[in-house]
Amino acid sequence: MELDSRKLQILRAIVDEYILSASPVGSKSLSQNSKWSSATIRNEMADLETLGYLAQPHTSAGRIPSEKAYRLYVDQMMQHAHLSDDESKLLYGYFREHVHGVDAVLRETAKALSEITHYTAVVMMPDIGVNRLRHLQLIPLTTGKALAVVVTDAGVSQNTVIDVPADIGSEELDRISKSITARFQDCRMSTVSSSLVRELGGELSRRADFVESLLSALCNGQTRDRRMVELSGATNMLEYPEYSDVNKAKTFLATVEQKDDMYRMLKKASNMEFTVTIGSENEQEGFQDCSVVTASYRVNGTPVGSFGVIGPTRMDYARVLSILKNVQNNLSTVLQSFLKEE
Amino acid sequence: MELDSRKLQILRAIVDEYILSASPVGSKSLSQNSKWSSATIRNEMADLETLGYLAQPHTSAGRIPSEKAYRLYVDQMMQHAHLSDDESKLLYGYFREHVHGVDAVLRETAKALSEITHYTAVVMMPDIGVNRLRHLQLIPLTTGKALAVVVTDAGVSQNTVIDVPADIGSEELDRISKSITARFQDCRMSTVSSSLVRELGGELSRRADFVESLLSALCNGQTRDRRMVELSGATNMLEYPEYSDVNKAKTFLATVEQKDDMYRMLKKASNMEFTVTIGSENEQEGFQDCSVVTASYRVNGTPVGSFGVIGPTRMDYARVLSILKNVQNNLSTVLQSFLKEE
DNA sequence: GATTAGCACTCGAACAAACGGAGTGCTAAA
DNA sequence: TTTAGCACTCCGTTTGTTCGAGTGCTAATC
Repeated sequence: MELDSRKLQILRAIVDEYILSASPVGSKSLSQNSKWSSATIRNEMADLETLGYLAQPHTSAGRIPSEKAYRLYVDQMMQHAHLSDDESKLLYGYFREHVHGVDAVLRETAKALSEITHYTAVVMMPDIGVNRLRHLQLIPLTTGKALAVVVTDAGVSQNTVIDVPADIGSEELDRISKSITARFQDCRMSTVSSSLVRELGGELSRRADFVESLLSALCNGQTRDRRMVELSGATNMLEYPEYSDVNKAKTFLATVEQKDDMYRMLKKASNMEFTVTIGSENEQEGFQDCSVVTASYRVNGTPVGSFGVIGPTRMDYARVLSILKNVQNNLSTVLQSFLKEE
Repeated sequence: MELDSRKLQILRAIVDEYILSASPVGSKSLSQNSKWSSATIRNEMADLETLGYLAQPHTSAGRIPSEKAYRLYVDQMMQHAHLSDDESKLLYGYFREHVHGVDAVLRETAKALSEITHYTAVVMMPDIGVNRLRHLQLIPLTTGKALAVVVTDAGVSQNTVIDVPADIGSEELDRISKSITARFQDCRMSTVSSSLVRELGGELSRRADFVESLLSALCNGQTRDRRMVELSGATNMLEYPEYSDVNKAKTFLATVEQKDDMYRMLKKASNMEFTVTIGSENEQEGFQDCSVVTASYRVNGTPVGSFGVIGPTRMDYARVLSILKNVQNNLSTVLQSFLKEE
C-alpha cells in the first residue's frame, strides 16, 4: 500500500514534532497546526501504525516514529535545511584558525561538529595507504631504537618507534632515510613493499632485513595505533532525555570509545559521499537507539577518510546533513592547502 | 578536644564501612562487630558529630564521614593496604607489554590505573623543560612548512608544525637541524633559548630570525598542545551511586575533560611524592565531591610529571595509594629503560 | 561514673490508592 | 469522507500509609 499525500504530510509532521519534543505526538496537538481534525488524524495515525511507520508506547499515548519512518523521512521527505550565515561563519572559523597540520585540523573538525550539532562527533584520520610518500626520516633514540617519521602528500602520519640493529649509527640512519625517500618518493604507501628492497644496491641491501621490517612496520604501524579516530562531544548525549538513565549513557559512552569499532565504521563509510544509518541498522550493540550520519573527505580527489555525527534516532537529520556537507567543503579546502605545491 | 582511642576506632569503623557501602552507617549495624553496644556508639557518634567528623543526612539516618574525617583517616588512621600477588602481577603486565616510547607507556599507565582502581585516572605527560635535548630534526612538509621533531633524554616530544622561510630547501633544513643538535645537545630544553643564536656563526646566524622563532616554538610548543594529559576511565564513575544522577555525572565528566585544568593540577602535584586532596580541598568546581590522589614520577632522579586517580570522596584511599606506589615504581623502571646509554 | 537496656519518636523509602489529563477507538451525524 | 462526541485507557503525580532503621534521652546496671 502506497502512502497518499495526506499520510505523508501527517507522518512528516509527526517526525518533525518528535525530533523537537522527544515525547509521543498526539492527534489533538497535531491538529492545531493542520487543516484536518484530530479524528481524521487519528484515523490516519492508526493506518500508519499498521503500516509500521508509527508505534505507540502504550494504549493511550501519542505515537512515535519507527525506524521505518525515519528511513522514509531521510530518503524522501526531509526538507533541506539551510545553515544561517552565522552558523556557516562559525563553522568556517574553526578551520580558519587551527591549521597546524592534518591531525590538528581533523581534531578541530571533530570539535566543531560536536559543538555545532550538540551531538557526538567522530572523525577518522586519513587512511595512509592511498597517499604518496614524501619523506621518511629515521631519528636515533637510544641504542637499538629509532623514531620513524613519515610525511605523505596528505601530511604527517603518526610516528612510530622501531627497533634497529644495535650497530647502526646516527649517520647511517640518515643515509638510509635518504635512500628510501629517494626510492619510494611519490609511491603510494600501500605499495611501499619490502619486495623491492633487494633490488636496491649498496647500503640498503646490506641492511635488507632491517629495512624490510621497517617498511612493513610503516605500512601496518598505523593500524596498531589507537588514535586513529578523533572523538568529541561524547557527553553531549547526556543532555537528551533518551540518556537520562545512567546505564544507557554508560552503554553509549562505552560504545563510542571503542576506537577500533568506530574506525571500522568510518572506514566503511569512507567510500560513500554520505551515509545515514538509523537505529538497528547500526552494527554496534550500543547504537541501537542512535543514528549515525557520515560524510567522506578527499585528498587529491581520492576519498581517504570520513567523519560523522552520532545522535539519538530522533536527531535533526536535515540540519546534521547540511552541517556535514558544509564541513566536507571546508575540510577539502583546508586539506588541499597542505598540498600547495602539488 | 582530643579524640580518645575509642572515638578513633569508631570513626575508623564508620569510614571503612561507608567506603564500602556508600550509605549512612548506623549505630546498630556498627555494634554488630564491635565490643560496644549500640547506645555507647550512639553517644560517641553524637560527640563525633559535634566535633565535625560526622554528618547526618537527616535526623533518623545513620552518619556519614565528613571531609575532616577523611582527612584524619588518610593522615593517621589508614592501614596500609597490601596488593595481592595477582594484582601486582597484573599491574606489572601493563608495563611489560607496551613499551613503544614514553607516550605509549604513559597512556598505558592511565589505562592500567583506571582499570585496576575502577576510578578515573589522569596522567601528565612529562614536562619537557627539565629534559635534555638529544636530537632535533626538521622535516620538510610543503613550501613554507616543516615538521620539527624533538628527541630528549626522556624520549620523544610531540612534534610541531612550524613555518619556515619559503626559500629554505630540504638540505638546508637538514644542516640547520644538525647545527642546532650539535650546539644544544644535552642542554635542558628550558635553556634552549634564542639568546644564544646570534653567537653562532655561519648559516645559523644568517637564518637568525627563523631559528629564533623555531626555538621559542619548541619551548612553548608543548603548552599549546592539548594532549598533555592522558585520561582514562572517566566513565567508571558512572558505576557509583554518587553519580546515578546524570547531571552530576555530566559535571564530573566536563571537569575531567578540561585538560588544561587537569594539567595544572598534576603539574602542581609533581613536586610531591604523593598528594591526597579531599572534596572541597580541590580547586575544581566539579571535584567538590571527589578526592584526587596523585603520585609523581621521575626521570634521572628529577621529577618530571605526575599521575593520579580521581574518585568519590569515599574512595578506598589505602588501596589507591598502594596501587599508586606500585605504579610509581614500575613507571620509573620502564622510563629508565628508555635511557639505557645514559 | 561509665555502660547499656528500653522506649518514644523521626524520617525516608516503598507501596497503594486516587486523580487528572492527554490520548485513543468507535459510532453516528454532517 | 470528514468530524463531533463519547466512553474508555493508561500514565504520571499526588496523597496516604506502613515499615524499618535509626536517633536521643532516661533510668537501670555494672
